[in-house]
Amino acid sequence: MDTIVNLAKRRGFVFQSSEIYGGLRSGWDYGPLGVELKENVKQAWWRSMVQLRDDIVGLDSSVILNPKVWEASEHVAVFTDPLVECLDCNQRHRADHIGDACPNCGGKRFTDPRNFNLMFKSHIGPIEDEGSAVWLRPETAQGIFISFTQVQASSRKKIPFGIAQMGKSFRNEITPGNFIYRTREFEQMEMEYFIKPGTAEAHHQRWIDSRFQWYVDLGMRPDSLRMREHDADELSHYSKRTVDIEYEFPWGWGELEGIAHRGDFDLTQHAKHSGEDMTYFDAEANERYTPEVIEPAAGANRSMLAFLVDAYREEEVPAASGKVEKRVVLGLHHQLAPIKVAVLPLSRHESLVPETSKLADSLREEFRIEFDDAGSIGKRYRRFDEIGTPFAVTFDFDSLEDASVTLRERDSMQQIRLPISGLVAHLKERLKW
RNA sequence: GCGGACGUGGCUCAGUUGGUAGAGCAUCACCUUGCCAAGGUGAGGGUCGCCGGUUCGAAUCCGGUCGUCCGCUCCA
Repeated sequence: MDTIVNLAKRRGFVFQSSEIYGGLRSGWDYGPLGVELKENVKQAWWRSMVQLRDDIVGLDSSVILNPKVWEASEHVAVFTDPLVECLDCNQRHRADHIGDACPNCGGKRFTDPRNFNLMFKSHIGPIEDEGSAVWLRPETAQGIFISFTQVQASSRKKIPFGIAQMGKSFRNEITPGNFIYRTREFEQMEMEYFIKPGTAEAHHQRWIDSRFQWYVDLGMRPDSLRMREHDADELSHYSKRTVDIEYEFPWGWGELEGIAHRGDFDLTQHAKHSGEDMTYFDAEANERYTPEVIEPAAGANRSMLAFLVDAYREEEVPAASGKVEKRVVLGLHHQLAPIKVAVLPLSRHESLVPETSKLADSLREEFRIEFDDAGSIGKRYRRFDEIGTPFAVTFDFDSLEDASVTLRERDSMQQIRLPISGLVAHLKERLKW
């Protein structure tokens, strides 16, 4: 894991936020390569979830919602845990879980209960009184539920259909950690799939399978992935059944995504609390009902981390010097790679650089590329291997004569010669989603 | 939050019994090299997380604080 964190820092994927002021617990900034990678993960999700489907539409709801939303969703009640600490072994427990003795050591002396509120509180307007209190959303899902009827009506979608949303959520986690795995500010990719009551089982299984496949399609090793069914006692307050997709991180298995069967809990709660009708009229069946919901909810940051960890490899390659050297490669899926094509003059010779720059300018129109002329050609290949760049285009002295370039591939280290005129079409085909 | 470990240039680290910081890698320039890195010359870059204390003098001792890592409860 340290290797990944070092690479992330050194090459500008992720570094600690507010570092000049000593950092801020759980705050991370995504650097030039990190923002590309994270956006590519989100884009891949949006593409598979919205663009390629006729039955799902997108939404970008507000982070700050009417506080009644969180009362209806029961987050206000559930996200506040009174915790006590055992004075003998210093373990922390929920006050309602201990009886009269510490479950860990049997101690009977505790600190006073203290409330840990998992939601961030703020205030609307300049006066900080209770009437102005608001919460930062702890999940994007509620923004979808409360506008369910508007989205349905305006998009004219018929059940079953889904509403997808990506965005930041905030949880005042007691213990953030494992790099960007658990942070207080994080990005979710959530989709609420509204279905006819009684059909949940089949829909649920379909989503579990297709979400698992999504990670595999983006290059993740299936061996590093597993599905895990939640026990009854670990289910969220809103869930009837949840299956997690987990990745085997260096520190152990960790959740990437939870696929929950939320029943009609949320729509029913909001109907009750708001007084609004949240039901749906099914014209085909000629009946009115409150839809049930299947929710695949993924974490963008931890998915990105998993893709990063999974792609990292070190290879032994014979070097020109005769020695065996280490080659660090990020075998990222083409779709996720921050930089798609490296554009390189074979050397800094004055006849090569201007022509290569021109080539770079034309490729920039089509792909996220980078031009680099510093150091030997082999060194530059290695630099781009390390950040997962799938292709390198090298302009050499022959190029001046035959208008062709060398295309070098990261994974195979194979090289082919291509006319510049056909380069864009070739790369487009190879980088196609 | 509690317990333990830690915090020195971009990265990885060294700094002996306290006397005002070094290395490797990386970066940049020039040369060299010409398809798979680390050849030459030179340069930039740190006051040692932050604040305070002890001392003639602290990166090195003490206190506090912030942050990181591991463990415990929480989660996408």
